[in-house]
Amino acid sequence: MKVNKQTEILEFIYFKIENEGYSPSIREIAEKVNLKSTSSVQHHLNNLIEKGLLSKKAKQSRTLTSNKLNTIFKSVPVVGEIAAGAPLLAEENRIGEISVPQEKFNENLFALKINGDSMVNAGIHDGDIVVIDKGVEPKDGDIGAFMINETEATIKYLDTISGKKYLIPANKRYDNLEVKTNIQPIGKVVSLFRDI
Amino acid sequence: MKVNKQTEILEFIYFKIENEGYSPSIREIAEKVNLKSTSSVQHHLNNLIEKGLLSKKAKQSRTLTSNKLNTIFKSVPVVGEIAAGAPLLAEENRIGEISVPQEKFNENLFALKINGDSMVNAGIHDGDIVVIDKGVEPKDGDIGAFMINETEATIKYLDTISGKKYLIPANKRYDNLEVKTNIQPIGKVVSLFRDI
DNA sequence: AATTTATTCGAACATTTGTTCTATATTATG
DNA sequence: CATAATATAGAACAAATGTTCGAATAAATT
Repeated sequence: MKVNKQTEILEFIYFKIENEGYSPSIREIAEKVNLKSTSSVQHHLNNLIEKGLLSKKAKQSRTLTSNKLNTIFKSVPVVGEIAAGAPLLAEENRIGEISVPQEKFNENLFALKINGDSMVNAGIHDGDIVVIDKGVEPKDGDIGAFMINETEATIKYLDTISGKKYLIPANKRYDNLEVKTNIQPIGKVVSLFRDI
Repeated sequence: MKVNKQTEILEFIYFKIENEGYSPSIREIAEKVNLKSTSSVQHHLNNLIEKGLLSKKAKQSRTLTSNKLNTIFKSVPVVGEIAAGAPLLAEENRIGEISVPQEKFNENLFALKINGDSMVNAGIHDGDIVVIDKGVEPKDGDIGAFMINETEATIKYLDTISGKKYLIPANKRYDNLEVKTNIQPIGKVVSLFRDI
C-alpha cells in the first residue's frame, strides 16, 4: 500500500508526540519514511506547515507541534464528602482529578461527586461527577452547586416560586428548600461524568 | 518569595510542555531560573528524574517528558452521525475527542454522541457522549452500543426475555428490538460525559 | 517531445544542545 | 568550628540538529 509521503510524515510526527511526548528530529523522520536527505523532509515539513497541519514556533530542535491533536485537556480537582469545617477545595476533600478540554477550562472549575439521587430525573445519578464553574452564579432554571450551613455541598435546580428562591431537586421524593442565609451558591454545573 | 529551585525548574518544564508543546532545552531552563551553568540545571534534572517527576528516554535535545501531566489522561475519538457505508471510526464520522483517565484507557475505547432520548431514564440524554469499550461484549443487563443494519449505531440495554435477546430502551415510549442478524454488538458503554 | 513542476539527494555549515570535568561557593551537620 | 553534603559556576567537547544551496531525478503538463 503506497501512502502519500507527506501523510506518512505527519502521522509519524503525531505518533511520536502522542507516544513519546516529544517531536522527532528531522533525521529521525527521514529514516522513518525512507528519505535519504534531510532537505527532502524539510521540503515536506514546509508544505505541512503551510497547510496548517503542523506548527514550528522556534528554529530549535524537536519543536514541531501538532495543530490537529490540539485537544489538550486540563485537569480539575474532584471533591467528595465535605469535611466539616474544611474549605470546599481543601486537600482533605479531594478525591481525584478529571479532565476537561482546554477550550472549556478556566481557573474556576472544580468537580463534585454526587451523593444521593435527588437529581436523578435530571439525569444526574448517585456517584456521578459534576463539573462546577465557581465563576458563574446559577440563575433561575440552572442546575447549580450550593453550600448548605457551610458544611454540605448539594446540587439542585434553582428557581423562583411566588417570589421566593428555592433549591429544587429533580426527584419528587425530595422537598424544595427555600434559599435563606444558610444557603450560599457555589457555582453553576457545566458538565457531568459518569462511570457505568 | 523564595522558591525551591527544583520546583521552579519542574514548573517551568511543565509549563513549557503544556503551553508550547515541547520541552525546554537545558540552557533555556538555566536562563529562566537564573542559573549560570548548564551543569547546575543538569544536577537538578538528575534529581527530578530520580524522584520520578520527570522522564528522559533519549539522550537527545528537548526530550524531557512530564511523568505527571502526560500520563493522567488519554484521548479517544468521538463519533457522531454514522455516515452510511463508512466504517464506524472512519475519519468522516469523527467529531472530536474526549479524554479518559490513563488507568481506564485502552486501545478499544471510543466515544459516541447520543442522538435521541431513548435512554433518558437511564440518565443518558440527547447530546450526551458515551464511551464504549469495543473489547467488552455487552451482557444481559449491560448498556451496550449496537450497530443496526450496518448503518446506525445505537445505545440500549441488552437483556433476555423469554429466551430471546432484546435491545431495550430506557424510555417506555420506545419499543424493544429483538436482536437478529442485522444487529451487531459494538461494545459496552463504560462512561458518560455531558455538557450542561 | 519539451517544459514545467514536484520530489529527492548530497554535502556542507552554523547552532543548538546534552554531557562531562574540575573548581568554587553555599548550606547542612556533627 | 570542622567536615561533609549540596548547589552552582565555568569551560570545553562531541553529538545532534536545523538550515541552506545546488544538482539530480521523477512526475505531471502542455
